Amino acid sequence: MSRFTSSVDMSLSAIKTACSNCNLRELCLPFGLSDQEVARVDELINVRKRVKRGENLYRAGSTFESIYAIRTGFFKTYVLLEDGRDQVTGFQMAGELLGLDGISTERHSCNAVALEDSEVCFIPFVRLEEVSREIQTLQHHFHKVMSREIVRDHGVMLLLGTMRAEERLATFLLNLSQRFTARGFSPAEFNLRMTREEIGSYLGLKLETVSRSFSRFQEEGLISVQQKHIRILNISGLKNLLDHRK
Amino acid sequence: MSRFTSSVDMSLSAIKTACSNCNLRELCLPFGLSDQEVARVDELINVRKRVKRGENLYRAGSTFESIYAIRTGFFKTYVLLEDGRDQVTGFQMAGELLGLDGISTERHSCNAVALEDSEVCFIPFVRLEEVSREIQTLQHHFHKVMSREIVRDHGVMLLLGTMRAEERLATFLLNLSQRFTARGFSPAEFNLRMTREEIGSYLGLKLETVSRSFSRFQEEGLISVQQKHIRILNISGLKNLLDHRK
DNA sequence: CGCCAACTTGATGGCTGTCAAGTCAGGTGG
DNA sequence: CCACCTGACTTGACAGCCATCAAGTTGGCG
Repeated sequence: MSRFTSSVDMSLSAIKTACSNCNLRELCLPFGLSDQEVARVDELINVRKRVKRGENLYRAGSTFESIYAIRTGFFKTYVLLEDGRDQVTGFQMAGELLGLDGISTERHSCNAVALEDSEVCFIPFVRLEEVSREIQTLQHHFHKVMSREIVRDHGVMLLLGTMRAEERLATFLLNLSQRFTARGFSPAEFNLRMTREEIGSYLGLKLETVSRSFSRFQEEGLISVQQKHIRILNISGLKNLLDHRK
Repeated sequence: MSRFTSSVDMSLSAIKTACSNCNLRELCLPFGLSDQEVARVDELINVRKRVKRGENLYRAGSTFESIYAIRTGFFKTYVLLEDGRDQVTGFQMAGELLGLDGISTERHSCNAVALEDSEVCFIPFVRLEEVSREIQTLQHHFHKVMSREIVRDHGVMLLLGTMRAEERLATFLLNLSQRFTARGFSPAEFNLRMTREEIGSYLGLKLETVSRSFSRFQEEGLISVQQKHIRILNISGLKNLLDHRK
């Protein structure tokens, strides 16, 4: 009986998670494809997997075979220095791709960890290349996705290289807000999935500095913070932190 | 007569600059291709252009049509914030590709400026996609190049997020040394093409800090500095600056 | 020869890191 | 159900690294 229900669950989940029925289609890899083309992409995704909070999706050094599309959940990626220092290189949410770093050397160059229970689609890279040789739209969109990642990284470099603590945190909040909005969630109210330390690592700050900046934003009425729950009260106030300096 | 010599120069230069005769073949886009495949890549590169020191190859906001392979010379790319702050996102030398940032939005997201008189090959992107749909090796190598750029950016994020001034500068010098070596130049002696301010912008430091760090390295016998001329005297000493910290 | 950009070096200050103590929330086990 | 424990967070005091401001030097180029 338990075997039976489990198999029912599987097939249900298989139906639900086909790209053609996925509500992330407009954010994810199939963006801009015809129904027929989406079906081709569907074919190449044969594995979907749950990743529990705290589990690694992949580790630096492991061999690269697939990229991953996040169906649900939240991840962080980070790189390590031998001496223990680490740098969070990104936070990824539903509809975003993971693993692009592995293409270059056939091994992953960073670690990916789920920050909440998540679900990902495996996209075997060899097959993705096959199909994108046939479907020009897919090829081009994939190139755009990789390029977008490069542009995003440049933005982080700008943040790390030129901004002060509060500017970094404001940028971070505005970015999260915008990405939640694109997924149909509230732009003004959301739960952080990561700790202060992880935010700090991403922003090149210590967790105490992150905490202090949150407190100051709250004092100034820009946001309200209750642990991981954030409400943005004055979005233009946050934006102003970035504009008129120098 | 001047017209004649000029046309001779042109044809000579055209011969010399075909990918098949280019000594950067093993570093550049044609890496790993058969002679026949290299010929296909040659075909799609119809424009080669000189860029004078100080000239822009492209600017943020301009429409994206080509990526560029550097034949000779040296470039920097940088992004701007409205208030005037800027961040150098990279220094590029012969055999490296420029312009990948433009794919994502069909517009360039950063500026590329020649730091010395340079020469670049135009690779029209639409045609590159065409040919990589036919040549699997080219397709895969291009994906590797984009991925390598992402990995490189993560390294810079690590540097900007976690390292102190001297660690950043040491990392920078070791990286330059390694790239010059790959191009057949001395690992220990080279000329910087960029100013202290540009180095600082790349490393998230002020030019005075860069200058002071150079001076300290010199005092400690790690390098010798004479304006833009650098000689690395103790490479393992430089590497040690990175290792044993915490 | 003189100008100017690039660079070096010194003095000072401020932002953020470090260290420390205490609070809060959630989960576990008795 | 409650007490306890632990990880996450907040807040304060202090210090250090690097930015800032300033003055002077160097080298290349017209």
